[in-house]
Amino acid sequence: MAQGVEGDAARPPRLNGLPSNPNLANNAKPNSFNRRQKIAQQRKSLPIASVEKRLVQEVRNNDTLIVVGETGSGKTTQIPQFLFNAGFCSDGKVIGVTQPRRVAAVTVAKRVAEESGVELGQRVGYSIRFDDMTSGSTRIKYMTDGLLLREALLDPYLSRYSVLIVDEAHERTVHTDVLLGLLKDVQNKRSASANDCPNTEKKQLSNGMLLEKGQGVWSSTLKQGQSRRFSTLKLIIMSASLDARVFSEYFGGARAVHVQGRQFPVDILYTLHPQPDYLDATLITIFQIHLEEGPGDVLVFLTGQEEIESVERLIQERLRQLPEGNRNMLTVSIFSSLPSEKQMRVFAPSPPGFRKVILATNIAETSVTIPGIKYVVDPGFVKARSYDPAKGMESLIVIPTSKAQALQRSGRAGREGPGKCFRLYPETEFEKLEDSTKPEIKRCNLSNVVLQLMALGVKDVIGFDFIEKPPRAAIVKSLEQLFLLGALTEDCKLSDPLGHQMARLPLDPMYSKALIQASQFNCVEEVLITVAMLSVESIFYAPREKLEEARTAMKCFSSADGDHITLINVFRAADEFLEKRKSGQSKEKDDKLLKKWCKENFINSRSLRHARDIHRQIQGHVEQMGLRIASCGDDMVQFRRCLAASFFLNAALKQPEGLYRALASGQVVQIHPSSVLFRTKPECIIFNELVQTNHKYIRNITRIDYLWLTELAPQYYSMQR
DNA sequence: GAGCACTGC
Repeated sequence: MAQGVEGDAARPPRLNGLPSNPNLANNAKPNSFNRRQKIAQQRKSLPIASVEKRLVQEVRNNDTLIVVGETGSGKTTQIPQFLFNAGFCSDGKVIGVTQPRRVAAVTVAKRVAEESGVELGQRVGYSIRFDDMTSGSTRIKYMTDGLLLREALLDPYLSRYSVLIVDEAHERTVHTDVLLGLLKDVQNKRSASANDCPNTEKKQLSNGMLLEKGQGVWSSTLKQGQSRRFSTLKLIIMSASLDARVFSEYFGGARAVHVQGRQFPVDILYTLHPQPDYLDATLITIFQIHLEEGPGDVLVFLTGQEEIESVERLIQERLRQLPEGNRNMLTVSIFSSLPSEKQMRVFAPSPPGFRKVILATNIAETSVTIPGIKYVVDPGFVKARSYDPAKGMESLIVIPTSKAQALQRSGRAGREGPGKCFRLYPETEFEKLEDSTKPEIKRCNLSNVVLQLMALGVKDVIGFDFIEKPPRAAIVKSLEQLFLLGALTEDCKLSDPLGHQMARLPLDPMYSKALIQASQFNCVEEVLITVAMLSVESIFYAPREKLEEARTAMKCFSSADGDHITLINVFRAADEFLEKRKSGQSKEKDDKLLKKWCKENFINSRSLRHARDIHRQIQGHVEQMGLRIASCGDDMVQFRRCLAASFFLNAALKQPEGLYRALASGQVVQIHPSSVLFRTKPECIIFNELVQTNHKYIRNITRIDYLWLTELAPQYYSMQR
């Protein structure tokens, strides 16, 4: 039931026993009539179905509405359809729904298209980077939040949308937080314009770009000489967190409603005492479940790959000590850098009589839903990124989870039936946890956020109305960095054209700068490949059991000059391989071929494919900007000089004992073992990443000449010395 | 001698 949430956060009604999931009720392949009937039935059985009228009324009455809905409430699929049926898309307006993840945008759009009985891409569609399934007739559009942010750069009033729904807002990703600030502002401006008297229309007309780029509705109404004002923008913020207060307060006391979810009860068990060694406690718990509990798979949350691999080994060891009859346990792992075919193993049902134990990072908290989980083991830790603006350094540190995160984890045990969650700490410790995870915007490098906001016309980024302000020092550091890159002028405005060009490129500002600057060094082709490869997760894949083979494979691509040229070699080798093999076959066939090539060469095919997509997209931008895609050929000195000119803020000099001193911050760092320069250790280098894990590591490194720095970045290096 | 999770017209 939808209930008003007044002041205090409403506790949701407690979960009660539920009919089994109708999705699973029938495995027979129904004909299309039956299927449609079944879908209609399922829709009707969703908790949200009974409150359709009330919800629509709430949206009519309130410009901003907070919807708190638990897992399984159907809010994401149903509310947009309710609003469409209620006429919120009249005049050709669009209902936009943002998601933090690409897969979610795609799968939900597919589901809603099916429920609506329309072809995907027609009335219901999705749009994510590299994949647009929308058309002129799309009225319900699912998309990633980052994509909507990009859209705002072209259409600052988001004029095609009558309703924007921000889903999963409780996750508080950087994109969500920036979007909330932007939408609040757009909503105010549109409301102001809607209430304006007609003689202020001129002001809007003078914004030529906006009117030209607006969707059909606007141009046609303009031609007819009717209203030239913007309609108000309805905002719906959807969150699974029980506390609607933060969102409600941010939107001026916006009304919050609660929609009941559909989850099975999960028993939460705590330890009596704190566990000094949580890995040991994990191991004991896994075997306790295996030997004492009924059938059902186990999901274990660990902090990273290393931990997962070591727990997996320990389980195997201990399993061998069990009597044969008790060895019916299977372990599988999942973490993001694992190749997808290995990731798929977690979805395979366990063989009859076997219990599957899944060792996962927090990828299994939200991104991946594994069926069959009845038990969750939660040691209570997570590896989190944090950022130190003063040092310009990111670090990955293991910290306790938040209460919200612990709740999310335990929820994974109650998706198909009642479950159990074993928290490996006492209940008193749970009470001491932070309520929610620190929003990402407070712990990351903000250069890109600041650049985007300035491109959106925000003049005072420090004063910007964030839902939670990032540290002032982090914003100042970003402004400083953007100034040093030439994106900002002395009086802190976006420079023309450089700053605007940089903001248009979906790249780290430092990479955008490198790309634009590359034309002066005649190496746009090389830098284009480099920034695409630097923008993805690690390209090389070296499983522990085949480390030697992987190393040999990598040698074929290695350049003595460093990682950047090595990455170019990989990209070009893949390209040449495809050129030779394809002769105009389908994209699927190419993908398959590439995958095979990647496997043989110990390359992560997901990363390489991603890099190729980025390359294609950025190439389009580069052509649009009118840069000539020239190559420096064999003259890699040109290319390295270009890197020096672009990444001068990340230069380092060799110190005794193989260490390096980063020139900008003075920190002592070391070359990451994955670098091709790990053994060579040249005198002077530039790097792209500085991350603290067990040590302070720099990654993606190229050898340069120290004199290039004073020659190519005198504004910085004469100041320094 | 080593890699939490996402995302970008």
